Amino acid sequence: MKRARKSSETWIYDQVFGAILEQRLLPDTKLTEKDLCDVFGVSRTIIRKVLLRLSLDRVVEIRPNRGAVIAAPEPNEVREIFEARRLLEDGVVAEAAHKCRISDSEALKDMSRREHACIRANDVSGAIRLSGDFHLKLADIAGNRPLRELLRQLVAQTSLAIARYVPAGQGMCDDDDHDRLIRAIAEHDADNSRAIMREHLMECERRLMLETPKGQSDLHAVFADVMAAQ
Amino acid sequence: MKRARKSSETWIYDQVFGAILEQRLLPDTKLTEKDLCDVFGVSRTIIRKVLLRLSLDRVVEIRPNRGAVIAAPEPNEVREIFEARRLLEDGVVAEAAHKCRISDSEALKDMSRREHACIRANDVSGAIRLSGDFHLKLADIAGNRPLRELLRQLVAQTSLAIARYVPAGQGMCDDDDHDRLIRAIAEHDADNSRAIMREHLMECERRLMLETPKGQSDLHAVFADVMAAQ
DNA sequence: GTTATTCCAATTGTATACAATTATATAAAT
DNA sequence: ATTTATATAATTGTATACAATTGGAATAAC
Repeated sequence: MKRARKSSETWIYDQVFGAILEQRLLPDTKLTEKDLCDVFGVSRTIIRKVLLRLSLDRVVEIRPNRGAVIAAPEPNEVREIFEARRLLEDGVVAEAAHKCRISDSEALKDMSRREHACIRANDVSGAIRLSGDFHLKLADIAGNRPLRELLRQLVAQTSLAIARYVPAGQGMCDDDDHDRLIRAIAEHDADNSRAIMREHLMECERRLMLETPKGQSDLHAVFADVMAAQ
Repeated sequence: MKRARKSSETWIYDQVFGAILEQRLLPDTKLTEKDLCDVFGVSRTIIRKVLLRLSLDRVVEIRPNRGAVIAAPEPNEVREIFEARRLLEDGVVAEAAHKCRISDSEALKDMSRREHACIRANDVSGAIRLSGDFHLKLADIAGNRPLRELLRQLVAQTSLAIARYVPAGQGMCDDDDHDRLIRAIAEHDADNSRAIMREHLMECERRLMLETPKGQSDLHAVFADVMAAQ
């Protein structure tokens, strides 16, 4: 807790962002400024800066005069998130395949290993965080900062989308997409890497039940048949 | 000045962002909080929020305890900006070619027309702003918010790059890339659109003299020959 | 019993006061 | 004369005070 190396603002930002990534903070959770002040022992000035940054990442929604909540992306937003990821990561993975060094592929293998371990141990938070880190590592290898930064936001938003649209306990898919991707990248096979990445992301999106959001339901839809029977 | 519809914060943000787009604010310009407070008639609270947002857009750099300045992207950053744009806009323009309606292509034509008019009138600010708006309009047609938001940042950063790396008076290139792009998009020819866009961005990057940044020069390089003659 | 209305507590938005840091000008030392 | 040291002014960082807004409870009206 005594990390004076980073500014307290950055540290708190990382804590909240990390909690969102790991789904310890779920969509629609209210983020009262006072509570955060108490938790982290700083003034509202710092907390408000953190909330502003998170809102620009679109993982927190600031409703004027009504406070901040963890974002709950709508189905159409989720589709845009995945569309953006497909486009972005298509290029990222191709570039990564070009530039990948031995140390990079070793790092990727290690991350995949740890991810599988988390899944076997039923550690959802760890697994989802490592999965996100894996994709970000590819952007690191590709070496483009603006793209990496957008991907970082999209990964976090994906975490929120999964939290909202995947039935509990069904989010853990121990596929070998990442491992196949590592192999293709290590062989500098850009085309194959892109194909695997594309299929991986589409499969991930398919798992979402975008028709049935968790939070509040559409009352018209819920009672449509009852009213029709009347 | 009496725009109460938007929050003052958003309005001021737009003003500064716009001034950067139009190169009325040049790289390395100091943004003293007090001065901005006086100019816009608000407290430092608001100004600091604006500066934070601009810094997250990477058009302003906040140096801890040393204040904010307009960003002056380094050559390697500029290369990343254009690399990101090529990847992003390649996908954006293809999607735009798919979805483009008559009203869209008409809007594009109008923007191009006004851009040519600015160039003929030697209105650099107007021309560069309309050129950026043109690219953003394509993202609007493609209809993906995350991608559009990143492009918005990259367009502004491009403006800073041009300000820093293009000799004054040489930045006005009255090519017909945009017009050719409009034709390809209106015909829903995604492949051709991508090719034109790619070439357009590469040509734009080529015009930059990334070897000779304006701001402060490398004194060793400047006086190398004088010292060698000694 | 349900719907409006009023008031109060809680929360957020903005300005400002104070502390910490940096930049500049002046004076002292070599 | 140049450099170093010191004091002072200017600027930024953080906390807090106050104003504005919202949400909810209690009360009143129908």
